Order: sequence, then structure tokens, then C-alpha cells
Amino acid sequence: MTATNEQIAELFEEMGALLEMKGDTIFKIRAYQRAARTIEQLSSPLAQAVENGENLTKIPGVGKAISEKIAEFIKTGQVAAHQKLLNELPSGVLELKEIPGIGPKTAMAISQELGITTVAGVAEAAEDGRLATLPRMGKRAAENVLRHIKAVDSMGDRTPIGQALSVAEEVIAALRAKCPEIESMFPAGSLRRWEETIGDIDLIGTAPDPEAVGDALVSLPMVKDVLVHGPKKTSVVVDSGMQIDLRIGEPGAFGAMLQYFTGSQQHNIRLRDFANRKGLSLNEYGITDTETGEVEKFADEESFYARLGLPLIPPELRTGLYELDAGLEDRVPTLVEESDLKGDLHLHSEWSDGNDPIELMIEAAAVQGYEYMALTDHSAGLGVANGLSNERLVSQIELLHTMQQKYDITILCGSEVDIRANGELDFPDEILAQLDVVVASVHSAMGQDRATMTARMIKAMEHPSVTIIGHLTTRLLGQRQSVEFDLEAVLQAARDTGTALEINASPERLDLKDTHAYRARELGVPLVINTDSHHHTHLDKRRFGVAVARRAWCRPEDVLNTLSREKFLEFIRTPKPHRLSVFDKRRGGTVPA
DNA sequence: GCCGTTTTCGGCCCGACTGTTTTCAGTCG
Repeated sequence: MTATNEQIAELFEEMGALLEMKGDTIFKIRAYQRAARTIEQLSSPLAQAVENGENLTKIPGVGKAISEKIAEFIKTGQVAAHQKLLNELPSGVLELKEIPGIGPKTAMAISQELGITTVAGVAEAAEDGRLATLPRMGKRAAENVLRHIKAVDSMGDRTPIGQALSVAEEVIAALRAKCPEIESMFPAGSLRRWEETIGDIDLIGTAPDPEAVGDALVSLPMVKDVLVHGPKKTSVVVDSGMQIDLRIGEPGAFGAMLQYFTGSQQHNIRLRDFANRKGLSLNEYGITDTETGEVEKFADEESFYARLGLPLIPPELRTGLYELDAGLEDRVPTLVEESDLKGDLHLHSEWSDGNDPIELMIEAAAVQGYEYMALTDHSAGLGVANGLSNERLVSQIELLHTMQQKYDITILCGSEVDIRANGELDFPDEILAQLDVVVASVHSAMGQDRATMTARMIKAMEHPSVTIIGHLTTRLLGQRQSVEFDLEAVLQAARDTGTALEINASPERLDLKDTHAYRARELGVPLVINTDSHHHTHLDKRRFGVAVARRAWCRPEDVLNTLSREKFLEFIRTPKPHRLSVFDKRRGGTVPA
């Protein structure tokens, strides 16, 4: 039994919820919740750390008791304290708490007073009036519960960031049209932190009359339900099923509100705890001196953080994990930006499954200001993608050489070559050797077991012609799970063989994901941000890939395609794995701990 | 249950909104 970090996080999340039901102290509950949030964001597997006998209490929020439970779970597959809680509490009670508006107290009351342990049972009790008889429940409250149960069916869990961003932009446009006095408005929360999936869309802005903006929001035609509508805060559900939370602040004090509303919750909890120790109290309106009661306002986030003795922490780093310590020690890195990218190394044309002619893709890359680009149509193995035969690839190479004369941007000949089930590549070696850039990707036999898949990936990386592994896990956000493989072994092999790993910026993929990229960076693996564009407009999607890299604490020098044309050509022309020296030299020679 | 440049004990982020109350508990983020 090898427990994943996700499973361990789930365990503690559930223990927190069970303790909440039981009515245990709120601080113990929060300790479990905090540990869960932290563990799900760790970049390396706890199972391995336990095996190596590492001290887990170095992880923030993990002390003696929780580290022992982690070890117990990894060794035995369960935790006695967890089982005990499950036995003590009515089964099904956790499910009730999933209903919006029903928390631990109400869930316990429903299960104990009414003997109900299913969501369907709650709906029934809401309709026949039994629910309204509970303490602090009434007719209105029961109606709301019923409404929420019905709404939950049409609402998904979390939405991939690409879709959520579109919804947010749509709502902002509609709101601005309805309410022209809005001065500024943009997404905060997990969208501003560029998380891969978004729960609720948090919108924040400034306007002379905040209440008017809330009133405008609830009156929009796309709004199908109003959850909360008060003078300072409005929450609605729009027709796509997403929840929108709106807060409007005053310009002179906007820094505190932006900071508060960007989160994450864990970041804010840690920041407020830190401030308390300095005799300061934080809220969304400013910073209060607890001695004098004096409130300071801040126009922007930079001055807000500065008042606490911290540099501005980029939103992508605000996870509550390592960023405060980094800020205090002045170790917040200068993160990679879109403008640092000098090329895109994964582009498709109509020769395979792209939509546009080669010329259009080249011109799109030139418009981005790139110094180089690689055309990487699919190999023949992908029949569905109109993959190129040996002959078609050779003629494409010849064509690209003649086209080069028309353009300043350096056109690199490439392929996205399929990694076959046995780890072999889809073109013969002598053809691969003619290419400048080979992106090798898994597109088939995704159900292989962990050991087979790991060996397959490593075999591909050991090939001297493979420059980059494309979309390593092959996941599709919200649609397809990652393939099973030993991440740590594969990342180490990437470093050893001098093979770069792609951060696929396509918002359906985001693959590598943030924590994987974080670990890859730690190991000194060259990372490449590619768009995998199948249309000339898709090159703009690089922002999503840059966000993943930023969440992985990547500086420009951690990303291979920020190299100048000359340095990048030197990199690909140097045999593996010696080409790493080109990358390492720019990084300062050392792999950061 | 975790944690420490005031503390190894005694703290633990902070506020908005709702529905039920007659001053506030519960839920949410």
C-alpha cells in the first residue's frame, strides 16, 4: 500500500470534519484541516519521506501526533483514531455536511433528532416540514436547504481555470455594461492565484456606490440564484453553474481588500497570525494597531505587505506553505514572466491535426516576439491526428528549410513523436537525428501499470534525440486522470539524461502541474513552457503555462525556453546529457535546495 | 493538535450574512 499525498490529505480533512461533528475544540479541528491543506500541496511524496525515515514535523502544521498518523496510514493503510471517529458518529453524517448551508451542527442535529443520514432524506424532511422543527431552523431555512440540494445537482465540483476565466470575463463585461460607474473590476481569489481549478469566482473592484454594484449583479440575466445579498457582499450562481462572490472596496484602502480577497485562506491565516505577534490585526479594511486601536489604510498590496516587513508576495505563491518564511528571509524569487519566453517548442499545423497552415503558425510565433519556434506535428502512430509518415516528415523538413529564408524568427524542425507502449519512438533513429527538437509524448496505452509506464517514459528519455517529454501525465483537467507512474524516478531520469520536461500551457492540460514542476525545478530538470497550439490564436495560452511555472517558484533561468536563440541552439546541439551545462551555467551552477 | 526574537503553556484570523432570535449561533470564505 503506497498512500499518496492526496489520500493522506483526504484522511485528515475527513478527521477534521468528524471532529467538528463531535464538537471537539475548534483548534484541534483547524490543526487537522491545516495539515490536510499543506499535505495536498507538497511537491514530494510523504510515503517516500517516511520510508527514508525523514522527520515530518519539519512540515508546517505537522507535529508529533499528525506525523505518527501519517506513518501509521502509510504502513497499515488506515489510522486507528480515524476508525474510532467513524464508529462513534452516525454513518452518512459527513455526506449531509456537503449540502451548502448545512454545517457540522445542523448535520448532527438532522442525524440525531430526525434519524436521517442521506441527502435525499434531508430533501424529504425539508418538504414535509420535519426539518423546520429543529433548533435554529425554521420555514425559511428549510426552504433554502431544499433549494441548495437541488442546485448542487447542476453545479460541478471545481471548474478548470480556462473555463472559469471566461465566465469571470463574461460577468465582468455584463456588470460593467449594467453599472458604468464601476471604476475597476477584476478577479481575485484562486483565479488571481492561477490555481488549476476554481471553486468560486471572486470578483473585486472599486465604485463610488458599492451597494449599487451588488444590486446590479443580482439583476443580471445570467444570474439564476442569489445566495447572499448584503450591503458589502453579494454571492450569486450564474447559468454556467459557477458561484460568483463580489466585494467592492474604496480606492484609498483597496490594498487590504485585494490582499484579503486574493487569499489563499491558509496564506491569510498565517499572515494574520504573524501580524498578531507584532501587535497588529489584519482585516479587509486595513491594519489595526491592537494597542492604540489606530487603523492604517493602504492603497495597494505592496504597501500593505511592506507595513508587515514583507516584500510583495506574488499571488501565485500565496499558498500558506513556504512564502512567508521566504519573504521574511528576503528569498522571494523573481518569477518568470510571459515576456521572458523566447520561443515556443510545441506547435502543430494542418499537416497533422492543427487548423492552420505552417506560415500562419510561424507568423503567430513571430508576433509573440519569439526568437525561435519549433514546428512539431504528430508522428504516424497517431492515425487519428493525421500523423506524418517518414516521407511526409522528410518533405516537411525540406519545406521548412526553404521557408526559413523568408523569416527572421528561427524555425526549428521538430516532431511530437509518439512514445509507443514499449517505450520506443514512432520514427526511426536516422530520421529523428535530422530534427532540431523532438517532443516525445504518450498518447496510447495509458492504462499501463505503474512500473511499465515508468520504464516506458525513462526509455524514451534515454533516447539521444529526445529533447523534451510532452504533457508528462497526459491528464485532461476534469476529464481524464493522470497515467500511473513513479514521478520521483521519472524526474530524476529527466535530470540524469538531460531531457527537458514540458509545462503544457493548454488550459485543458496544465501538465506538468504546479507541484510536479516544483519538484522538477528542485531536481534541476530543465522546464519548457509550450502551448501545444493547434491554431494560430492558441499561442496566447502561454499565460496559463507561465502561471504553472510561477506557482512552482520558477525564475526565468529555471525555464529552458527563456534562453536566447544562441544559447538555446547551443543547448540542443550539445549531446545529452552534457547539454545540461548550458542550462546549469545560466542557473548559477547549483541546484537550489 | 501545533507552536514559540515576549511564551514549552496558553494562546490559536477575521468579518459578512442569514434566520432565528430579542442578542446571537451557525455557516461561509
